[in-house]
Amino acid sequence: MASDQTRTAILAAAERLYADRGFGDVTLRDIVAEANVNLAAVNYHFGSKDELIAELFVTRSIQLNRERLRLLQAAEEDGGGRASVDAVLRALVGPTLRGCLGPENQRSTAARFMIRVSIESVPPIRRIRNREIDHLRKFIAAMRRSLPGHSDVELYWGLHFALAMAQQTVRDSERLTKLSEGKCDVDDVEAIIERVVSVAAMSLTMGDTASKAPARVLARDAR
Amino acid sequence: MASDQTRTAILAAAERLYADRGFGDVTLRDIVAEANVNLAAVNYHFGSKDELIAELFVTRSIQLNRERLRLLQAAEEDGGGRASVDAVLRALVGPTLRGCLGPENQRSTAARFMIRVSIESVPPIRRIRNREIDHLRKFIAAMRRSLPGHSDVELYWGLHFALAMAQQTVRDSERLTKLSEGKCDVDDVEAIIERVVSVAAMSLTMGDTASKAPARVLARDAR
DNA sequence: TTGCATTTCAAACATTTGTATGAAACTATC
DNA sequence: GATAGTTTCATACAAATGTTTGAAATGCAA
Repeated sequence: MASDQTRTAILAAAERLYADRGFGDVTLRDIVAEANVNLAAVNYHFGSKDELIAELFVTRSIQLNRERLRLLQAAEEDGGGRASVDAVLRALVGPTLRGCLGPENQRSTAARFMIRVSIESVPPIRRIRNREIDHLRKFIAAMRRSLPGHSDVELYWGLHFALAMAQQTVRDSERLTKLSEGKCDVDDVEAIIERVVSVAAMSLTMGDTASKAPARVLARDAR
Repeated sequence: MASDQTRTAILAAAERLYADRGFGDVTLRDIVAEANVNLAAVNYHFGSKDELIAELFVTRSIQLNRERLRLLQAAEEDGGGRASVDAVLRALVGPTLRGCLGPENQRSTAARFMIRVSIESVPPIRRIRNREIDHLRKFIAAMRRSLPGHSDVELYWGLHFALAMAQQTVRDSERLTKLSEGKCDVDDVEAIIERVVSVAAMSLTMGDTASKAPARVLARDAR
């Protein structure tokens, strides 16, 4: 067993650079310079550049998923095996938002890296992404326990929209700030979480009246 | 004035290739091969590869924005200068969803190109994107007319969430299909539009009770 | 210390990339 | 039909990039 110094130095440097400058702009030579190691070290320790990126992303994804599940489990235990939809959704979107928003200078490298991931999707990451479906199913199951009467379709849409709002807020927080001239405070993370959760939950609990709307009413301006 | 044949052939070929294979995978040589023109033609007619991509995106963006504004105007005229929030939101998200979803084999190249844009953000496009804020302001203004009593902050969030749900649905329709095992029909575009619109509108009209929630209630599982 | 395995290093490699060049082909005007 | 302007073409260029190589250095056990 050898010293992992080089390995970890590369990982740290790569994450830092990707977080700051994006995937497109960072070359292996940038990474090894930042890490103060030899150019060949990346291929020696990781096999290829793509595998380095993949390892970085997998590590962070696992952390994120673990945190989500921890919150979910805690919420279900609190409720005696059944959590409120709000709590389930909060466990789903909370970690993402908490990790990726908030005062810019306080964001961890890991968080900034994950923001990059959500902005610039790159092949090795896209391949991994497709595996998170099993993870999401656990939240669908929890939602099913929360809202026994609901049809699965509604639950899927609710979860999808919750993730959509969270993701887009992370990804486009800058645009929202500009558009609202600062009136929307993207640094107040907990408020954003509640906002996303409440909208998503509302769409679910009102689901039977509203979101199943017949869709034909105003179809005329769709000509 | 010369024949634009080469120019348009390049544009068409590039859009087709980008739509099918993404930006990362398509080289100038691929494009000129597909267009049956010489390698130097791209630089001669467009200046650079980035300018070609930019022109492609600008063209499609203008079309999208024009369509959105047309629907908005029609809705406001119908309502005598004031449209319902639903109608405003429908004008905002309808064109995107209508263009980018629906039966896959019926999607235009333009639509598939715009999907790519939303998945793989690439520098020349990101630069242009920042200009669409003025366009969005027109929708905020219309929403202000629809809901005179509302605070601007709520309107911004409502618009942001509407776009978020639409965008993410386009971008991740495949994941939603997989997750729901086909139970969520991403081909029924009009139904999706109504779904997005109703959720966003609900978050706005109920805004004063729900989306301004104090956010502290369950903050304990956010430790 | 000797010997063996792991790790580091400088250098080179092999491609791929977008772009530039300068001559040839073409087009339209007088 | 000569000429000037435009467009096309084959080819070359230059730079960047991920990867490989083989030798040197290092660590470590016997």
